[in-house]
Amino acid sequence: MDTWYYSPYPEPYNSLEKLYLCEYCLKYFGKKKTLLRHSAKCDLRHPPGDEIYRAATSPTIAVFEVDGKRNKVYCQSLCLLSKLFLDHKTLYYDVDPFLFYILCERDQQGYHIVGYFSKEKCSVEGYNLACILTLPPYQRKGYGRFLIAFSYELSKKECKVGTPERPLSDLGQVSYRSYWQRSVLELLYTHRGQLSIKDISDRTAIRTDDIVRALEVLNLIKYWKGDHIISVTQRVIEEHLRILDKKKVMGIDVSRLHWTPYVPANAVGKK
DNA sequence: CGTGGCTGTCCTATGATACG
DNA sequence: CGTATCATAGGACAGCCACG
Repeated sequence: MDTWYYSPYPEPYNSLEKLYLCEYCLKYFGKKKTLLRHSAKCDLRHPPGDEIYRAATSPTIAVFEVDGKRNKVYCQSLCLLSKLFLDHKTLYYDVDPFLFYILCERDQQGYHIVGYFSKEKCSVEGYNLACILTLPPYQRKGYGRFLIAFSYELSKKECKVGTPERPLSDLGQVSYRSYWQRSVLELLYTHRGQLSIKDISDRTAIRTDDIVRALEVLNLIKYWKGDHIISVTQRVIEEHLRILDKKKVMGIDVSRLHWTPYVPANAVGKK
């Protein structure tokens, strides 16, 4: 796989022309033969951590939650790998305060990593996503959108609104904007436009200013005495959705998501 | 003759254990 | 519960052989 950006792999790996990664544990090697020997011994067939989501139908995808503290090496390797494809990522080694959500395709051999996003365990800024990546061979198939949708499903379970950490990459920018637009439009459609910005935020876990931005782009918003007013007819919503519906999206079956929000270690055991 | 696969030895990073 | 110490698994590397 060709890479896009520099990534600070430790010496001597950062000067090598080609790296060989174990697709399951993400360890990196300088030589093919070393990887081969490793593969013979490495019996990991899925990311370390808990499988919190498994799709019932094709594509057979699953999501694992990996704790940056409990699986430090894996998460560091993942960060280094993702830096190869992300321009201004800064996190590589200090993975303790983060959780990583790994999206996989499942087959007879095991779980193959497709992409991931990371999330702060405790974000004071209200971020529900720190870093997101779909690996190049899997891009443009709706996986990025799935990851974004997944991050909002987690926020809904936490009963919090969330937003991605800035700055967003170009790819992230596009994906998020389209996600916000579609989510808002679909919700307005099913409720015949009778919703306030706050109502939409409560139902989607999308932050209000992100909703406003999406509505602005769609030209569905007006200002009245300093307030935002949604101004739309059912026909206009249908028109927008008709354009969006040409693209198929991978839905999330919430009943197959088994997840409880992270509890900080110092809160465990207290009653 | 060069490449790929296998083996043995050295060394380092990792995880277990104990302790403050 | 966090940090220090220690044993050890497993990776690096070199050397060897088989094969085309």
